[in-house]
Amino acid sequence: MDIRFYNTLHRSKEPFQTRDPGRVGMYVCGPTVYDDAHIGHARAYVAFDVLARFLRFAGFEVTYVRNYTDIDDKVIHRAREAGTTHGELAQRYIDRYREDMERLRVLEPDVTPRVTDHLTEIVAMVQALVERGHGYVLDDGVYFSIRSYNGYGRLSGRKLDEMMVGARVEVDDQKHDPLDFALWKLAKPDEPSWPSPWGPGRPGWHIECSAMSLKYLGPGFDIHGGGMDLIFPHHENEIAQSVCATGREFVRTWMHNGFVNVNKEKMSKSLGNFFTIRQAAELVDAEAIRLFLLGTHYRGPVQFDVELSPEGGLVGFPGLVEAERRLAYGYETVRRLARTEAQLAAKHAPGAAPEALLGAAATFDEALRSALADDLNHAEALGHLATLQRTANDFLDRAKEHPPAARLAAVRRLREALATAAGVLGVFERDADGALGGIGACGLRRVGVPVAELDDAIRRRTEARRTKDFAAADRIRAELLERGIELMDAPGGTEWRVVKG
RNA sequence: GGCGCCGUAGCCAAGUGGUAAGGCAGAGGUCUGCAAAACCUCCAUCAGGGGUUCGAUCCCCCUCGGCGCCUCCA
Repeated sequence: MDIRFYNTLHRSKEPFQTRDPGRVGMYVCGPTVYDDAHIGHARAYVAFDVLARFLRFAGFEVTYVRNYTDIDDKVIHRAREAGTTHGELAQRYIDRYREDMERLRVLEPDVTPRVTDHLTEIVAMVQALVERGHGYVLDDGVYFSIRSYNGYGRLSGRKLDEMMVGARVEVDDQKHDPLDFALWKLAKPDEPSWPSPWGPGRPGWHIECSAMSLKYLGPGFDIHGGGMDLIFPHHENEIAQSVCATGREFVRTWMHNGFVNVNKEKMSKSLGNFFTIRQAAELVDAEAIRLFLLGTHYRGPVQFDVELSPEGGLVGFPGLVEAERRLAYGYETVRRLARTEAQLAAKHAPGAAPEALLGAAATFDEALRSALADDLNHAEALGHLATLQRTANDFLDRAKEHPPAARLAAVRRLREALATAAGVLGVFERDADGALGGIGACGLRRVGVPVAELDDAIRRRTEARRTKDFAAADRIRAELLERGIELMDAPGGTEWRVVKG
């Protein structure tokens, strides 16, 4: 398969070539665990989850490493505020983060290293840098000298002398260069610390990702990813340290996801305009968040619109509700196919599926593959998926036109194509009944209608219809619609769905 | 001051040097007690101007309008 990815380092799409044939090592910068993950985190980890899934689908043996930064200034401060230790605080947020990822159907990476478990590697790396003349010791820590690495600035595309250094950063005149950064921070009183040749302290930001990625993947590994905001200085610094410490190439392909925007502005902690995954998952089925995020190519900005009340309170997320509707559509399609297959399989053996349908399925398989192979275009892939779903429903609507044996084969082929897409994209993978139940429950919670009340209304309306009292039946339906619930009379009984955001 | 991104239908959003996927909303149908669901049909010339080209939405330049990074951030 001809796979191309956009490499931030070269600012262009290029053919993907691995260091070792058939194998991919990828490292993604994970969260600093001092707070709940927000939609921006969700975006990054969903995108790289699809990347890992796709690479496996393409036949590679993938080693996916995603770290937890469990010690840094923010962790220390937050733990202090909360009256706990950094270790307990970090563990709490790692647990919560794991729950969030599970709800987003982000698969657990192969290795999830924590900084505090890798002090040995980190200290050794700092030591190597000092020995090679790239690090120097000041009274509060060890620093990396960016002027000692002539490739500095290559990733972020900037020249050292053109940056407005000092405009926003307080210049520490002890440092040899304002852009020099800490490799090791000596501990102040009451700060957690680990022993080192320079005294007790903790790792600076950046060094942990270099040390851990190199430990698990080795120099010159294939893909390093993260949000675009990490390009500078984090990834730039990682490259500098790693190349200087090992004397070898660090990473082949750098991939960065775009931001999540709220009202056109970047969602960020400092602006305070962020929403956590948990907040969103209270209002919609969490898989809808994933589907929503996958609707935009991973490098572009995602418009995450928020509906606010006149007083400024959170009302809802229209985009997520729309995505949830598509989610329900997808699962309903899967369920129709499954039920039809079960009915047919009980009485018939599969025959030859109609040519047109086989063609549509084959076209889809190829379109899915080539969309993802072209810089992981999951947004395009979802477009193809929508087309296949429509094809499936159309086929089911007109199924009687074909003999049962052909129908059975066709339904199986459709299910196979949909399952492949589900596995690669990580959507529509759940049991359809369970997923639809969950989506319905979310909707009822949103509109504030108890299930018992809904069931009762449906019962009363069914009775009214039985006695042909259509006026009464229509009244009940209108009342429910007013409250955001739409009824649908299906052959097997009355079904419902929530139509209000 | 430097570097960079974006502007595609009411909204969200792919994409390509040869006349623009998909979704939501909307209109008209099939179906239905009526509806809904599902399906069918319809619905854009790609911010503006100039240039290159046989031909540009896609390449170049300019203008306007958004935004990002250069500080912690996915």
